[in-house]
Amino acid sequence: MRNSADRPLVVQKDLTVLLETHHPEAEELRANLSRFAELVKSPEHVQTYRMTPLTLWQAAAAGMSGEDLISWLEPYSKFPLPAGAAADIRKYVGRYGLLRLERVGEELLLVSEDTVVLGELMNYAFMQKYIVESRGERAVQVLREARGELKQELAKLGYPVSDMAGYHRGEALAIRLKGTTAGGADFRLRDYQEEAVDAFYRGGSTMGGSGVVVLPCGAGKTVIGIAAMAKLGCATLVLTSNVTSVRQWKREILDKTELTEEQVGEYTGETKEVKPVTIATYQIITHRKAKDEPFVHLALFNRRDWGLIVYDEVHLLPAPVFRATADIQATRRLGLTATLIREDGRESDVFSLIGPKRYELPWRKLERSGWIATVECTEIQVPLSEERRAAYAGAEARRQFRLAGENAAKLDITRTLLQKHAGEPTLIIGQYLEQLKLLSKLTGAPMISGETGHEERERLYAAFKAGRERVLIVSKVANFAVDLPDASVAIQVSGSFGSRQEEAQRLGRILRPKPGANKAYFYTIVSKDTKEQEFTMKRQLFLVEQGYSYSIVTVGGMASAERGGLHRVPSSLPEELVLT
DNA sequence: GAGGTGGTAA
DNA sequence: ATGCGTACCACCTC
Repeated sequence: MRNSADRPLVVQKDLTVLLETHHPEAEELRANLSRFAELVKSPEHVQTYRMTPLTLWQAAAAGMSGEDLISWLEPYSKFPLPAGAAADIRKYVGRYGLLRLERVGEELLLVSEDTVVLGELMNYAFMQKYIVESRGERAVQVLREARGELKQELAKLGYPVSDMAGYHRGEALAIRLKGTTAGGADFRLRDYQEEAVDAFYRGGSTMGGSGVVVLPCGAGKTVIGIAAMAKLGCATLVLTSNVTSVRQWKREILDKTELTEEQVGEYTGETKEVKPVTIATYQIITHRKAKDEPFVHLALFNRRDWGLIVYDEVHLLPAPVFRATADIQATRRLGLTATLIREDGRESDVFSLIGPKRYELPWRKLERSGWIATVECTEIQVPLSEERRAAYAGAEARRQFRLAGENAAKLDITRTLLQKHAGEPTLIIGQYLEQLKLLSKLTGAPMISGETGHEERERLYAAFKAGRERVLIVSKVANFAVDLPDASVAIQVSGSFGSRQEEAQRLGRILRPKPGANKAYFYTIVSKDTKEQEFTMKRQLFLVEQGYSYSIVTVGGMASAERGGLHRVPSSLPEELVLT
């Protein structure tokens, strides 16, 4: 038994967990912690994780018990677990599964072994509109059409419902994967893809067929969606974020399955086909003539007897699609995403309406098996010039962020980095068009923004892929463009506030496996001692939670540190960056 | 093909 | 614990 000084965790009463990052077992502990807690702070030596009701429900849905968590935390904790904390962990984990939805014949029942809780819930005013009639102490019949709404409401109240009411099969459709038949193309599911589909199909401790699969960029989420369709063998509606992605889904489906053009349809602004497999954008579903008018294309959900709905980029799911999804709870639902993060407080709706997280593949694990590149992340802190510092001090908070973002000193650093990585395909990614235009002028590299037409984009992508253009400067289009070619170096010159989503997305741009050492470089240039620096820390939390670490280099000084710091990739950043 | 509307990030 | 202008996309109408 290690003595308490060697133990790297402190569990606090408010369900936060502190992890000492220098502990030899820190990396392993982080991997486990991130299964039931989220990272909220990561300064140099100690990381703060937080268990929330939702992160604990996710753990419960994955089959962990409160006792499992407590007995895992205890031996690593410096101090005995505060009594309140242990009780809360048991309470929240135990909440999941306390209420179940079950179907008996045509009836939908809300069931609980805990008669006290069920009794209390029955007294809530909002419950009255869902109740058909009481079925003794342990069950109550509820309206079938309220299945989604009821789960949403109860989750908000702190009682997540385990939905065992099953699904309808939908219109049958034989979908055969190529490569599984003689003479097919050479295509096989990777092990983790198979596991993900399986986890979705079976479910954790609860009924499968609905839920979320979380996979890093480049791990083949589309393939998992396709394999899920094939496994269920039914008409499928795929919802995704933009038209390019619709095309990509269609291409992949035709490429990986034996479905024909006649069976796969696009439902977008241009083309409105409803075929056994239909791919649509979120936008078209949420479209309406005017604010107070109804959604024009909402009926797509009922245009066919879908047996499966795939929600690509499920973290982007817009409010009206939540509403529509609440009404189709008997249809199987698969959510796909790289980062299950929403900061608009609707995570619990994703949990209730799409389903619990069924499978998550940690990014670094995929890195170890070589499916994605190893990335060296460096944060370069650049001071503001004296003039800019003065303007900054006098500016309103809002203006300050932009002044820091557009810090002219970043231009020099960018040029230095381009020299350092001469010859390597490089993306420069930023937030402000003016800043990017200037960079384009200074470096001669072409720039792509929302204004750039599709033809021009494709021409530039092709030139970049062929190596005729070595550097591309991209605006926020990089957050959406699914066809942006992969690079081995990314330089982030500015970004939007504290978006963890965006940081992950941008890192994702250099993850495709590289020939040779399979290595990529991610730089983020930040104005020192500004608002931007704070937001940068927030941005990095998701990736640090995934086990990435950033070497911090200060330009003009020599200070160097490490954020994340659980695994150390020595920074290969040269001294020549010290530009003073 | 441009311009208007509405929706997204967080 | 964070922001309410900035950038972008898709749809529809003309």
